Amino acid sequence: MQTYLDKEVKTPSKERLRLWLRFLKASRTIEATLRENLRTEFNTTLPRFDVMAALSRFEKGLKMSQLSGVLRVSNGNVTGIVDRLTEDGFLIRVPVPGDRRASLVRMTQRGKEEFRRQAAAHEAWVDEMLSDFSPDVSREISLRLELLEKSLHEEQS
Amino acid sequence: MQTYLDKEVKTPSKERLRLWLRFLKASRTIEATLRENLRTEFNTTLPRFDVMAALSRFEKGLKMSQLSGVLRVSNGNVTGIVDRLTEDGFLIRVPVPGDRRASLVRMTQRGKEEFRRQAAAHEAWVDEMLSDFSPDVSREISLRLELLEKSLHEEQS
DNA sequence: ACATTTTATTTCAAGCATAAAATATTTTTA
DNA sequence: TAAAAATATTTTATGCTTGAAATAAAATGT
Repeated sequence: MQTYLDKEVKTPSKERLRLWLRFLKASRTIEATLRENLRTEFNTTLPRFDVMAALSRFEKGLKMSQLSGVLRVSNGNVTGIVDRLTEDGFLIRVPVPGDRRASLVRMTQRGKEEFRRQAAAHEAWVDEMLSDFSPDVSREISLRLELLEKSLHEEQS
Repeated sequence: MQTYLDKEVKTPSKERLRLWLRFLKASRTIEATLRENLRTEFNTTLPRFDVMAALSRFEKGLKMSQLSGVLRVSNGNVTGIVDRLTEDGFLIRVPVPGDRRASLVRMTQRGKEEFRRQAAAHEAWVDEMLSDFSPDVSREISLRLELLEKSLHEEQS
C-alpha cells in the first residue's frame, strides 16, 4: 500500500522504471544525432556504420552468420545491408574454400578508407555529446554497464 | 601521441566512446527483451506500446503532431501506428471542433484496459532486468541522465 | 476578398528489423 | 551410401522509421 510520501519515495520497481525510461530517452537522443550526422556528412546510416565497424575488427572477414552474431541482429537483416554496401564497393563477398554455402564478407580498400574517416568523425561527435562526463566518471559508468550486460545475459533462474 | 600506457590510460574521447558503446549495447539488449515479451505475451510492439503510454497520460487525447512531438518521432511514422491501433479498437480519432485539419487521438475503454495490463507487465520486466540497481543507485543515475538529456538539448554553441 | 504563408496531417520511396519459410549444402546416422 | 539432421544463407511478409512531397485547411497580409 502506498503512503503520503509517494511523491518522494517510489517503490523500487517504479524507480527502476524511471531509470529505464531516462536511459532509453538519452540513448535515442544520441542515436538520432549520430544518424543525422552520418546521413548528412557521409550519406550513410547507423546500421551500415555498425556493419563496417564490426568488419573493421576482422581483417580476414566474417561469415554472414558471424556478422549477425556479433551485431546481435537477425540473419536476414544483415543480408540486405551487406548487399548495399557491396554494391557501393565498400565490401566484398569471398567464397569459403570447402563450403559452398558460406562466404566471408570483408572490407575493400575503399571501404577501409571510408570507414576510417567515418569512425574519426563518429568518435568526435560522441566526445562532444558526452563532454559532461569526465574520463573517470565514464570509466565508472562503463564498468557498471558492463556488469549489467553480464547479468542480462545470465540464464534466467 | 600515444604511449606505452595505452592499454590502461585511454584518451578522454576513447573513454567516452567506450561508454557510449556500452550504453548502446545495454539499451539494445533491454529493448530486445521488451520487444520479444510484448510480442509473445501481448501480440504488440514497442512502438505501439510507446504510443499507448503517451496517450495514457492525456485523458483528452493528443493531436497527431503533439503525439509525434512527445514521442520524438516523425509525423508520418505515427500515422501508420495510430491507424493500426485504431483498426484494433484501442484508439479513436475524434474531430477537433473548429479545425477540420486536425483530430484528437485518444484511447478507447478497451485500449485503456489493455494498456493497464501491458504497463504492469512492462514494469515487472524492467524491474527484473534492472534488479542489480538499488533504488538509491537508480535515482542517482536517473539524475545524471536527466542532466545529460538537458545538455544534449541545449543550443549547440 | 484574395493571395500568401503557415499549420496539420497523410502519402511516398527507401531502408531497417524481425520471425518464419525456403533453398542449398554439409554432416551425421542408420 | 541413402536418409535424416544440422548448418549457412536468402527470401518473404509485415511493420517501423525517416525525409520529402503532397494535400488540405486555417491564418495572415495587402
